[in-house]
Amino acid sequence: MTSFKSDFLNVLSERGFIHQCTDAEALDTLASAGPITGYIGYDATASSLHAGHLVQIMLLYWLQKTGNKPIVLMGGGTTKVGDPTFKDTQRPLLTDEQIQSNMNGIKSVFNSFLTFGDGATDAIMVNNDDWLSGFGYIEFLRTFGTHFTINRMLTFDSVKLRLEREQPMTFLEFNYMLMQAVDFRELNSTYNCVLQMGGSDQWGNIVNGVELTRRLNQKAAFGLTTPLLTTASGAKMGKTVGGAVWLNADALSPYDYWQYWRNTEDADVGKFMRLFTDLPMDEIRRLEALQGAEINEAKKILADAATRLVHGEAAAATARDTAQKAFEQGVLSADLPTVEVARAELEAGIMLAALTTKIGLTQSNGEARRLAQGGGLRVNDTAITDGNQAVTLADLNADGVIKVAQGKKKIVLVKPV
RNA sequence: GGGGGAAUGUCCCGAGCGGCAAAGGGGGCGGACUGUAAAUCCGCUGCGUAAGCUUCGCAGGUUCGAGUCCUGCUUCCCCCA
Repeated sequence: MTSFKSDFLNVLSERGFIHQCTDAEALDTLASAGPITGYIGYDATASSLHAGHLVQIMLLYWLQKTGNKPIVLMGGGTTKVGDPTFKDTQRPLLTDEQIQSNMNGIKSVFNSFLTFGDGATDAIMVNNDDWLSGFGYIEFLRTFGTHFTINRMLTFDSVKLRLEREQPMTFLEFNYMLMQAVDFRELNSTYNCVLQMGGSDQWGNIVNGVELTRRLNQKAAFGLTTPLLTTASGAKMGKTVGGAVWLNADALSPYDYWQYWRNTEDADVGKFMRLFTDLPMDEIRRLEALQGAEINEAKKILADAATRLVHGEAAAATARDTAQKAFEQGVLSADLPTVEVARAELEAGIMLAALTTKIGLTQSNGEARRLAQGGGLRVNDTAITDGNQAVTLADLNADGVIKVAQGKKKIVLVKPV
């Protein structure tokens, strides 16, 4: 397990990406002999991917970095069915328009990680709707249905757990694993793709694809999954304050993204650097060994590197600079999240609670008042305990803005226009 | 087709003799302590400045008053056929 012949598996192994692999030795042999093609599928259930998908994206990143060809499979077809894996209830079905719009949102992220093109190791993006939607029902059943037994399908955790919990699973959802298997076989036929990767929850689905490909195409096919990621204190990765840690800049600003990584728990620093950055291993080993307050330096480097991969060098530098000024020097930076408010409103005086709700720090005036009472709201660094207090133009600071903070980490600048 | 059970605070689990804005958890948020960490302790967690308003699958009914009783409907689970 420690030493492979191929760069690809060596990197994945030492960085902690590998949870299960259908046949690591054979895959290693194949990968060391020349470029291989591998893929990961992403269903279009939201308009942006989030930090939970990041591990998988990094798999493709390293696949390409080590001289192989990545395929990004957009699940335009599979999303129409909905992956039932480890969900208790069926998700609402999305319309074709929603799916299309979500796919458009998701696509852009990959440009930051992968090089697309026509070259041997250039990444390509395909949509499984292209082949899945073309099948006739009888045709599909006769071609693929004969290779799956219900007996076996019922043993997969994705199905078994749902049944054990006495939750209904529709026939529609039950077919999802067949479609995913067909994807692999299709990519194998068309692009000579030999590897499917994914999260550990996808193991069952992946194995099905591997077997179908072997059976129908008589070619080698492999599956590899990543471990389920949690933080050291057991929380799921990728969820935080305002929801998910989105990768698209319009869903979550680079500054907030940087902050997410900056707030990593001590115990996770090394693990996260291995998984979510391209920092060299020596440096990671040095940084994760830092003790006490010094590890904060490592967290900044982690945040820099992670942000750089998604949003680029410039955005990462700005985010770091902004954070540094706000937290370490107590200086305001114009790059903090800024919300414009009509000058007239401030002139008349606006209730603090109403203001925080307006700028999105709180969801209702009541919530803002309670927050204020607990000392969680600050205007220009002064805690205001009365949410009814008015905020006016008189509160503008020297830079012509009002600094409103919820807690210590969420800061918004209010600018009159 | 017959019989039995279940749906609760727009995150989850989950109590709830007819007087309840509704127990208790988890999660989340805020405060204290720190290192923008973890752990711990404390507070908040339907809307409204307020009077008050709107919540317990849906629609009706009984009652001064219903999450709680009655009727119908929807969805789900279990048993029998």
